[in-house]
Amino acid sequence: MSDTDAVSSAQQAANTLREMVVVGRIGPGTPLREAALAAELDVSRNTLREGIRLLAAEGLVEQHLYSGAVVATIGAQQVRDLYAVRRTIEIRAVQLSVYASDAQFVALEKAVDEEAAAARSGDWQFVGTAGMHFHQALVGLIRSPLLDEFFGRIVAQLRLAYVGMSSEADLHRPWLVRDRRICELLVAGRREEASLELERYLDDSEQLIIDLVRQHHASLTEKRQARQGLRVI
Amino acid sequence: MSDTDAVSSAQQAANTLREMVVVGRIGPGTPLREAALAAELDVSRNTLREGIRLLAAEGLVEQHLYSGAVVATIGAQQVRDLYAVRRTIEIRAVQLSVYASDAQFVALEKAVDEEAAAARSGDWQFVGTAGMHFHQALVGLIRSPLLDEFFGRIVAQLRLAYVGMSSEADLHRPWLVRDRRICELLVAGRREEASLELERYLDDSEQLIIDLVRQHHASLTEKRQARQGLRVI
DNA sequence: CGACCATGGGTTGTTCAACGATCCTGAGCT
DNA sequence: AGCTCAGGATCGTTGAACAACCCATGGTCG
Repeated sequence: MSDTDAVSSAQQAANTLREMVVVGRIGPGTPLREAALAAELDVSRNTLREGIRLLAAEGLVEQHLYSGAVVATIGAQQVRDLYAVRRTIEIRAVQLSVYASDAQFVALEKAVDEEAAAARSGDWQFVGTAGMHFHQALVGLIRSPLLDEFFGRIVAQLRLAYVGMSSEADLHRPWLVRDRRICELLVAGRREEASLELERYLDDSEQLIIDLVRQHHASLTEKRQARQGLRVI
Repeated sequence: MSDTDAVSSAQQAANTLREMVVVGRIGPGTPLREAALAAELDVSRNTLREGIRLLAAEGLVEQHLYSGAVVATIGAQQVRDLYAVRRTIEIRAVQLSVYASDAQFVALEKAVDEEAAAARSGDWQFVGTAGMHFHQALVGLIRSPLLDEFFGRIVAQLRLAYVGMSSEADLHRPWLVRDRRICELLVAGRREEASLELERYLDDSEQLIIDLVRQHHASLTEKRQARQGLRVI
């Protein structure tokens, strides 16, 4: 009965690789050296390559012919794209909350509670993931496995935009109270207000992350120029 | 300058395989035998497997451990899922048509014109693809590469639901006039009416395809029972 | 007669070693 | 300084091999 469908080694390799990427153990831009990774994950290079192809299809890594795969780097343009998707899907979810079941509302509230608990215990990184759980549960209102999976990919890519950046506390603190407000409006059936609140949330969140990306990009080129400067001297 | 980024053999293999699948040269349920396909596509088995993994990520084939990949079969439930996605994305596209450029409206009209031309020349299969081009152009109004690509996958999967089915003429004829109507409402800026028209289109189209799938499924089990009957005798 | 269980062929999953293709770095040259 | 050009490093792809596993065939037993 509990035939936990066994997964191929390639799948497992892809899963552990994905985990390493989204938690920032290998940051954006880092090249994925096949020989080294195959040794570390204890699979053959061919099997590893199948896994990498999967991550590429998910948008977590970019493949360039003859120069291999690197962890995807997210720029301002792509953040905008990611939020275009979020708006499309999440706003629809709010509209469809008319038909939501009690269990689904409970899932929403549970996610917000976890978010709050994580905030109290100061684990700001987990606040971020719990927040995403809330929005994932929100998308679940549509009852579309395809959209659930797609949204999962979007969230993973979005994470690339701010993994390993400074002060995750400041990054995640503002959204807890707003997620809670959206949740309350939803269970109260005040969909119009929830929709407006959600749109404001998405606008602000997008802007924050774009600023973050820009600032990070600037600091990078600054460092690069500094290195060049040292060379010239 | 025109560095048409060369693609790997695995990519090429995936592309030709995808083409074979979506035009119905290998119908749903057909197993993909690695040795045979590798020989036919003139690549090694390892390379072919990388390609198959890509198609699996796109949802065109299903992989089962130790029994290989088969072309995905689309049931009624999955058709509903596909249309849940279409509603989410296409309705949003209509709303965002406020900000559409002239070039985008032209693209819409061009797709409808091609659809009509194909209908006049009796090429009903191409009417189907042109119709999908229209909806693809509609999604393009959102200006999100991510959604464009995702929608492309949705369309490809939807095709699996009716490739090789009887009477493509009856299947595609009704939608031409309705696509045209939606297009006209859009360029006229009458978005509310366009949205309603689109929702009706999606409802009817979904129902038709579900009926088709059900009927096809029934005929299959019928044949299977007939075969069983012969055995018993 | 039907249900159950071996057994073997066929297919997939994975590994390994190899080789050509390509990128990149750095040394040497002008 | 700028350019050319090896050389190494890495990727892309191949072919063969073997283990793991599914499935149909046929035999055995109740």
